[in-house]
Amino acid sequence: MKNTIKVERARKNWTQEDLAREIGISRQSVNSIETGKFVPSTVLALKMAKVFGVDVELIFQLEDQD
Amino acid sequence: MKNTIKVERARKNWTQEDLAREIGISRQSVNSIETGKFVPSTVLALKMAKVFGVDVELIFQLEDQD
DNA sequence: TCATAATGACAATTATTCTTTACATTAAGT
DNA sequence: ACTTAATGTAAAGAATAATTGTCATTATGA
Repeated sequence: MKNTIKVERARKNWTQEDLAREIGISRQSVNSIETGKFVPSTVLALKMAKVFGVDVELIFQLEDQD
Repeated sequence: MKNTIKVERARKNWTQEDLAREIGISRQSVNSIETGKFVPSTVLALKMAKVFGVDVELIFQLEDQD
């Protein structure tokens, strides 16, 4: 799975710490999700979509091997 | 988090086993997700949205305590 | 009414997420 | 050039996801 979290953060001029605080997880977790180290829960995906004002499908896309 | 998986399955006249096969997980996992026993990964949410032909936000909704 | 299908639930196990703490590296601003 | 902010990485631990196997209960179709 790939994602565009960094792009959405740039649109809002937010740091990883800003996003972490907005959705209630640690800065390290945001980093691990953003860099593809782990696949977040759907709750986290929905929260990100909500604070960015977009659909989950815009931020996260399935890849062939998922 | 709540979901409308049962409604979408009914639209397609699918059993839990049918959905499980479509997205590549066990029937027991579909049951646990559908009954709210656990929160699926975003990969699973995207796959469900895809096979149902709807957005993730239609199937899964955040609740106040999420 | 009955047989079968579908669903709900549970236990044990493994894999993964997410946290916390900490440190290194890179980027940014002056 | 230097200081600080932001990001990347890692280890250890707790909690949860997802699997497999199984059984009970309910729903469905004939």
